[in-house]
Amino acid sequence: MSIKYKDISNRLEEEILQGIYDKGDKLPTEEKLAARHGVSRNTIRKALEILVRKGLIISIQGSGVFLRHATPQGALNLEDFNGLTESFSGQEVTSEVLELKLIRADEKLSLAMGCRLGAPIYFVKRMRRIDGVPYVVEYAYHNQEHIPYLDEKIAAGSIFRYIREELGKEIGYLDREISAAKLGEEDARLLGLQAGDPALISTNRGFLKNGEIFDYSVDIHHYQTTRFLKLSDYR
Amino acid sequence: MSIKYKDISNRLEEEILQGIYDKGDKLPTEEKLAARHGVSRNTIRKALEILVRKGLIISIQGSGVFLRHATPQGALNLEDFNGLTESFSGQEVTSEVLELKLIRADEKLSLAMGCRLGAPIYFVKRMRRIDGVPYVVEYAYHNQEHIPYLDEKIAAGSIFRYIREELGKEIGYLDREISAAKLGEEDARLLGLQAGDPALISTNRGFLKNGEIFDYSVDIHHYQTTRFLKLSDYR
DNA sequence: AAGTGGTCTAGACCACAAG
DNA sequence: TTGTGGTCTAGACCACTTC
Repeated sequence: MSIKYKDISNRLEEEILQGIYDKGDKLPTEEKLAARHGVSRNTIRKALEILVRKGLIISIQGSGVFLRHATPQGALNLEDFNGLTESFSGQEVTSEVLELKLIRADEKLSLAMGCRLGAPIYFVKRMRRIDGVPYVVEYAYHNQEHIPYLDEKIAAGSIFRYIREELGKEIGYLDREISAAKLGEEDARLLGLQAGDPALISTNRGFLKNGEIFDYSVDIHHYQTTRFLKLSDYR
Repeated sequence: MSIKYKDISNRLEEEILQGIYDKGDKLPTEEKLAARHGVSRNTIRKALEILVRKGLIISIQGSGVFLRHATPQGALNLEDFNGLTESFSGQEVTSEVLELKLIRADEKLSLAMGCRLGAPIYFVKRMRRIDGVPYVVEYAYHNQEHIPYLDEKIAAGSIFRYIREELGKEIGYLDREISAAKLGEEDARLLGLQAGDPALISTNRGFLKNGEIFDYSVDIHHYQTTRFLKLSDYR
């Protein structure tokens, strides 16, 4: 389990973030990268494609591959989903578990999660801060059939990392629906805002590689501190 | 100018939307699709990849390619930006041009658009409705060096289509930053809401294939009618 | 004319699912 | 064991930019 284009993409990303290519703002040609990493040009192109989607580089036909270093600070890249903990490495991400219990899926939940009525589901409510500043209130539902065990200690960290590294499950797809609404009393209090203030909301569904839904969550973001980023090539 | 994987992707998309594959929810194997369209398997995979990104299908290794038909109604797919006119085909999209003038780029604008200070820029303010319901107030800036001419008639239609089809320019990348804020008086009035109500905001930058910015815009969306969708495979 | 990214092929082998 | 998608290769030719 070591995929060349992913490895190379990660290596190039590190090099870019370290500023190795900053002079001239231009990466080596695809051919040179292929030779340097000992792979075919197609494999290099798959690696570069990921970085294009992440917004680190931009390819111009006939001209070359250029750095973008335009990524706004502090915005959450929708393409880059490892959870907050990884997205804000360098800053202190804390998660306060406000509630954690095992419930049964009612009709609405079983529909949202594609599970049977009455299936056991972990419900986790968390308050997450970045460098101490309120960032998001999360309401998450995890299917116990896929995540057999969860406690406060795990929930206080990165649940995504737990799933990948501890449970060894592979995440396949992640869907997000982004909307705005007025804050309710409770969420407003948690975020240090007023009821009726705007909220930036992300409603998420996580799929394992085999297509099963392991996670359904609603994230109520602080509207003054969260921005989402979507950088895309045109198709 | 006819790219096989794009053509095939469009054809498959039409077939999916027509419901041709609904029985069994499964597409033919990649090999069969390759044979049917007379192309290599890699080309079919590129075509399918686009549909995965658009959220129409989901690939499961070892199992097959399945329909999703889970796309929420009325949400704007962030992967699928041909502008409102194309995204809401079937419904009536109207654009009322509230203002259109040629201005000079000030410092802030020249920075946002990557153009020189004093460059001529079209400013367009539009109110867009879907089936008569207020949907978004758009503030758009177009670099005249790339879009030499613009009038009310053009602005009342799809500016993106105008650029592609009339000017023959190729769009390369599109960046969007999504946030929430409180509505100001003017925008609230236009959207039929109250000042201080939430707004769902998309701030956009459009790049031509050669990397130049042709468009910078801020879209103030009605928070009760707009949702954005981001369906992604995990990398 | 030369350099560089974009499209496409034909085929090999691997990883996972289903019978 | 067989079917199916995932990764990878080596090479060809095209489209666009740069010189």
